Amino acid sequence: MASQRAGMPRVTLADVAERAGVSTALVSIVMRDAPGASPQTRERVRQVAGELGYQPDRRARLLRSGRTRLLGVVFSVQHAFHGDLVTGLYAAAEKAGYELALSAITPQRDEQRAVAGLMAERCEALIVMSLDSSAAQLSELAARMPLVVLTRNVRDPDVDVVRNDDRRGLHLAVDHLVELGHRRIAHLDGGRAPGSAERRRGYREAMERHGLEAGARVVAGGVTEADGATAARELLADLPTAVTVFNDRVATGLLGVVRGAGLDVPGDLSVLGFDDDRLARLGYIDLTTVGQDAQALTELAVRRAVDRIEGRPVTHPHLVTPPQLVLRGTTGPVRADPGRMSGWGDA
Amino acid sequence: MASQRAGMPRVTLADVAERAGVSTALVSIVMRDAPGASPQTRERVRQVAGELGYQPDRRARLLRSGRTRLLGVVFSVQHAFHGDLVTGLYAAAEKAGYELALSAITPQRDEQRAVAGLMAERCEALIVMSLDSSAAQLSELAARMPLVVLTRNVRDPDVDVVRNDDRRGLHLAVDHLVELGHRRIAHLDGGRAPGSAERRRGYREAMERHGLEAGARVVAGGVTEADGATAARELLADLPTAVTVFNDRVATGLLGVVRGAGLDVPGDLSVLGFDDDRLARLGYIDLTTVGQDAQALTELAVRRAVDRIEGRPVTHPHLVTPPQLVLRGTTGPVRADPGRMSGWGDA
DNA sequence: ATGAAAGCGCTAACAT
DNA sequence: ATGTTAGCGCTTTCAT
Repeated sequence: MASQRAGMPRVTLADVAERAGVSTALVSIVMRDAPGASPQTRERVRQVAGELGYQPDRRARLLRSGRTRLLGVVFSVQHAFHGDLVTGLYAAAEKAGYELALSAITPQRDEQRAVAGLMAERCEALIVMSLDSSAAQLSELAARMPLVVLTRNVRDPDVDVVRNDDRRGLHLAVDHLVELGHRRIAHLDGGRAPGSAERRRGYREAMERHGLEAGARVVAGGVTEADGATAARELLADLPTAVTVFNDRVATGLLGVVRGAGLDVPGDLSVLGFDDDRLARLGYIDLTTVGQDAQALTELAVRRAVDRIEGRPVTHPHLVTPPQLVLRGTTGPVRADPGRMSGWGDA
Repeated sequence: MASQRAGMPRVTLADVAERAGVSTALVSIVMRDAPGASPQTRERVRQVAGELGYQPDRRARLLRSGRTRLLGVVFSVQHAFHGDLVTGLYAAAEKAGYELALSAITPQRDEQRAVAGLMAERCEALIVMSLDSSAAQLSELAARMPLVVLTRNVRDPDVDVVRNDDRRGLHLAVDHLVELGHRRIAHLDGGRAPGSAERRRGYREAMERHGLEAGARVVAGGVTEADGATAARELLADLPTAVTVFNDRVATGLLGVVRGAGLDVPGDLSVLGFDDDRLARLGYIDLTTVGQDAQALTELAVRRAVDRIEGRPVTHPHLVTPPQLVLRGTTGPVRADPGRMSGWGDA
């Protein structure tokens, strides 16, 4: 029950060395699996270290070797997708031989503070799932150390950006709906939210490519379920056969109202979201959506950070991953239109 | 563009000292706000430190002073509530003058690995939102360093436990439903999940207290939305007027199926969840639920960890916080029952 | 109030 | 293969 107390003696390299009857240098070699120790010595040192419950002190180790091999990660505890990204980062960092230092953004702890904590830890690079820092702040930070911004666009060439190709995501979405026979496809917009402009643009391009530009219709939406519910009412007034939506939360709000109004999804309206968040996967929501490839994003982010740390030349500051269409139950073939069509979008 | 590279010179205390024309000891004093420097010196040192962008190296600092003042935190990226807890821990730790070291559990990174990382960081105590470690493993860990287990019950007196009073949570839930006139109240169980036994017990006790034990009905559920959906079908076969549910995720799955079957909530069935996670707060879910007091939990956890670190005597190894009933839209008065009642739960 | 010097636990360079 | 030594950036005596 004698728990470790503040200032209590810890087992050190020297303790192990003494007990094993060798020098500390040798123990160090063994602990690091570095060459330069006989098999017998290795064996004995390991044995003693085990008995003593020795744990190398990362701080001392890194203080001495000058490097930390530490990647600082700033994420938000609120964002479910950040959890997926953190998961991927751990895996990617391990493969690259780096450790992660996590620093969370909370309602009371902003990005600045989170970053400051990681600086004091002597991270060699920062991977930031940025939310509230201005582009200027990010640029300033990038001048001090390698910075990779995940899932957000920043136009500074000194800032590395790894993000999903949202534009292409909407191409996929529209293509899918057109293939199902839809022509009257609306887009529920995300306003000024990050990514919104890209998605809107993708929607417009795809509609144009299919010769449906005349029927392109962008409806003001937002980022939350409530925004989706509000927009639903506008949509119901002049119903398209399908709608692409800024994100899954908005799509979910839309779904609630549409279904509540007695309409069948996808029979009367196909709905296609964006993000593939946990919500979309729920059985009773079962939303067709455009997903981001968390694994690709995180692997690229780590690779880029490591390239910068190790001084390798880098060609493009922006890395863009392909989106994936996740087919679920809210999109289906357009119903043989019994009535006449409203005034838009038919060729 | 001259980013920090591996092994590149960092600004050190010595740099600041030289530039300010004082000794490193003095700079150290100033940086730590320790007594023993004149106001002028303080001013100048701060100024120079600012110009040079000096950031103290936490590793070196703590290596020398022997203490890390670091609280290790193990949490899961999947659990939304863990995010709330991390938020609270940051605030509580800051007040106590400690820092947090975060280590996440992910699908590929178990509790063991998360803990090992924190040991190497020389955390002085661990606060663990435990999921998969056995009681034995936790006990072993507690023998090595102060350990606080958050939101889970462990019966080892050497392990400090801080948790919500789940039993009482279900008392509140049942009392509320009974007040609304419900008598046929079922409980959708969480199986072997942590907390499940407590909640089941609380349900049974409250039913008994209200003289409804004959009608107490525990339905096998689980921990996910899918489990809730499955159980919903069983529930529909013999519908109670209300149901308390192991957690909000299960309740959400249940809601989807129940509403999908054309039933009205709370008109035909009142549903009461547990956790008050972000899901429950969504407008279209709007789940009445039992919430845990994240702030109280985290403050107690930090205080307990610090007490152990600083060797203060502690009386109770278990700290239990009161739950809160969060009233939303899925519970309502029992409908005047037009038909006859099924075979259970009427006095 | 200020400075000199020792040393935290470890690794790296250089001996042997 | 093994040991010796120096020193990472900082805090902490102990002088002055």
